[in-house]
Amino acid sequence: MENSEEKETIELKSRSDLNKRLLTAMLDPEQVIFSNSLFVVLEDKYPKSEWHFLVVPWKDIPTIREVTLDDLELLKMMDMFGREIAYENIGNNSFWMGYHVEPTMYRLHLHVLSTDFCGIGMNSIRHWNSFTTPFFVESERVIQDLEKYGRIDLPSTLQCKNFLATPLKCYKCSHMPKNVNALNKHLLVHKNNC
DNA sequence: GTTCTAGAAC
DNA sequence: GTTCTAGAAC
Repeated sequence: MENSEEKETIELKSRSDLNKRLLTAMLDPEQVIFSNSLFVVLEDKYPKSEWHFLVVPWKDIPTIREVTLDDLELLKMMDMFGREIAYENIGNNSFWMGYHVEPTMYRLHLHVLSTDFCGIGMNSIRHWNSFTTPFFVESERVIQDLEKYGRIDLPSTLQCKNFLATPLKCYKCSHMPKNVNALNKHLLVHKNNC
């Protein structure tokens, strides 16, 4: 008989190990770029773009799905500070800020990244689609939704799964690279033309 | 989140 | 033969 309880325990353990990694980084002065009483700013360990920061609140919120109206002010502060970091480092407005709807690390983190996607960590279809489909929900819209409706309109788990499996498509043009390698080469062309 | 790897795709 | 992807392991 399959021991699903045991399997679940293992999953929870590995899940908490993953969560600890982000918490460990938050507590390591060498990895922290900025911190205040509300959140910490880190550099993503496996950057997907040339610039890739994470704004991580101290409040233990698992994912964007668990965010409520009570968190609106916190999210606004994270958004404001993320914007500052981006202007300071990235400039030219060529950056995105937002959340993965179903991340693998269950501690809320706001991605702040330049839009070149030429980072060393950009090496799978999942990575690409996690930023270029509605799997990625922009910080601005999260705040707007909370202000207007008191809740955030998010894609379902099934929709998320489908978004991650979307065939590769460049978000800057209509090119559809046949694989990740071709995508990375294609992105370099855009980067050099900018 | 990444790394590893078996099997699919080329 | 090599490259690529998806899923398990971590």
